Amino acid sequence: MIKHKLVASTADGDLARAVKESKAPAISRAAAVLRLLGRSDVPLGLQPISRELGLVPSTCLYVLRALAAEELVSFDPDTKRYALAAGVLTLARGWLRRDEFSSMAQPPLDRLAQEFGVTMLGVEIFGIDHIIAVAVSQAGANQRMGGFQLATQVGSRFPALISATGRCIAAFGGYGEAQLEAKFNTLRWEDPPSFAEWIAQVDHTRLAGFGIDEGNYIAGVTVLAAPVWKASPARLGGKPSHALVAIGLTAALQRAGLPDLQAALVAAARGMTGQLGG
Amino acid sequence: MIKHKLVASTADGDLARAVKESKAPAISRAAAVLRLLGRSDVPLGLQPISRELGLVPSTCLYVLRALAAEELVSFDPDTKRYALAAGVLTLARGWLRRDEFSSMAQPPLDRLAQEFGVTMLGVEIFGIDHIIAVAVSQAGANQRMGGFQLATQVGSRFPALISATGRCIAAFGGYGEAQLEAKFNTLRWEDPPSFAEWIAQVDHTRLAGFGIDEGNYIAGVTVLAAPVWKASPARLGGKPSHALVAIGLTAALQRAGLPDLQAALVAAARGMTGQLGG
DNA sequence: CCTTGTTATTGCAAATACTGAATGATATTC
DNA sequence: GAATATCATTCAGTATTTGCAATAACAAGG
Repeated sequence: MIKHKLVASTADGDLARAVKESKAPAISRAAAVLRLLGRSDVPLGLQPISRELGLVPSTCLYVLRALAAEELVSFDPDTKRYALAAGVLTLARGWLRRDEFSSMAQPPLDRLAQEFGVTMLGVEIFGIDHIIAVAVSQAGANQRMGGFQLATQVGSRFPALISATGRCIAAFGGYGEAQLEAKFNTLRWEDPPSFAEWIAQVDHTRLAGFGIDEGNYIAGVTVLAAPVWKASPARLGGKPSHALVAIGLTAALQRAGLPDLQAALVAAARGMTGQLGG
Repeated sequence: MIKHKLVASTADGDLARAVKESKAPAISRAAAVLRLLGRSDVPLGLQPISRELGLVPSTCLYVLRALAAEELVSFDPDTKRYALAAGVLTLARGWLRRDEFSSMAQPPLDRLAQEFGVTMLGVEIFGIDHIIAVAVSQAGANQRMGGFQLATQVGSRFPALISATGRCIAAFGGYGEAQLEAKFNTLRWEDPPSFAEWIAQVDHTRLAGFGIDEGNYIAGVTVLAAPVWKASPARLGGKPSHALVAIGLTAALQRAGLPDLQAALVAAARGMTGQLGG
């Protein structure tokens, strides 16, 4: 049996550095353990975890025991395996309860998803690094399953510059071209554009007010994204904080009226901009 | 303005003890901070957090900085306030992706919710202490909102012995009556039963195979719960690991056919028992 | 503008959590 | 079934983090 190596990654780079620089390294280790368990498809034993993260087994054991005591990690005494526990759900609920964007975005997402038969996402932007889906509305035949589909997709992370949202972030983030190119070169597309092509699309996005990805990220799939600004009264001209995203099969979208969806998406994003309290 | 004091509580009791007993106290502190921020309705400054949790401000600052570096909490440099960040969503997604129970329970929950016009929950049982809602299906007019309602309710925590699920846990958990009474006395009901009444209902639950709460927990609301066992091949006779719960207005349930719902709920729970790999 | 209260942040000494090796426990192989 | 390999756990010394106090930023009020 081939074991794929799980790619270890801290939120912003290397675990070893995070541990060194922090005054509370145990917390960086704990977060790394949680993320590793979140990525894993099966419960893991102590040794695989410590090996993967480069931690001393005994330290790792104490981390796991502390996390288990907090019910963020479950421990099966028979198999001695660790996995995420339902406690992480409680934390997520606390976040969702208070996030203005996700609750404000849900009605327009639902409306657009139904009207145009597309999958709608609300995403939060974390600088030039990555975005996280914080609200989802599934369309189409599996409306019935909407609830669960939602639950499984909220929380998904994507690189910031990928797909249509990436064009928006590049267009309105105020980043230098060198910085953009460095990040751009790390992306994985199904049908990658050249950097020059991409920059041209970014320029177009700046004018049009929305980004579009026609089959680059996933072949046969068109993605639209419109930026949303949180109205910090101080600096409205800053970077967008969120975006609304529409995803659908290219063919189906042309039938459903792509221009109408573009207009509706931009209008919805405009409507949200400024409604979010800083 | 009156400030309500947020009740600090560790997963299993006292933060001070958890910190003392653990070999990784920073992790207990971090978890306490995350839970506090999850309960709070507004972002909090350093001092309120450290005061509430009984932590030294400097230590608390290091904890918050480490959590912020891991993107589990967000920090607003202008107001110097901390709040939960979207990173906790990513952890929750990792958990949901792999939880057999929540994915297996969703179809029957959706079916029963629609058929009987009730709200259905799938809960995970954590001993005699508490339960966590891990899957939800909302019924009725706001079907459209099902997705989001779901997201906001998944993760909710309740005391283990409350309502209908409580009767199941008491009936099938194998706990002593003294232990039950101690926990029972800590519960808050809208219309509390006496302990003797409750014990009688628990006995009935043991025979009937499902628990029922008719207006005790919330006046005018009937709650049904049926236990689900995870089939650890070793010991099937153990405590139930999960439960399926139906919630509806008492009047509406009588119209919809309470006996039918009872039978359907028990059948669904039976169907799940043993399907969960240990 | 200075005072006064609050809050966030740093420095230093001491307690203690982390490391690495040794021990137990468990699964696997011959 | 004994031997072996792998894993989980414990233990003791040391480098580190924690806790306290002092300092620095900040807001409110006189």
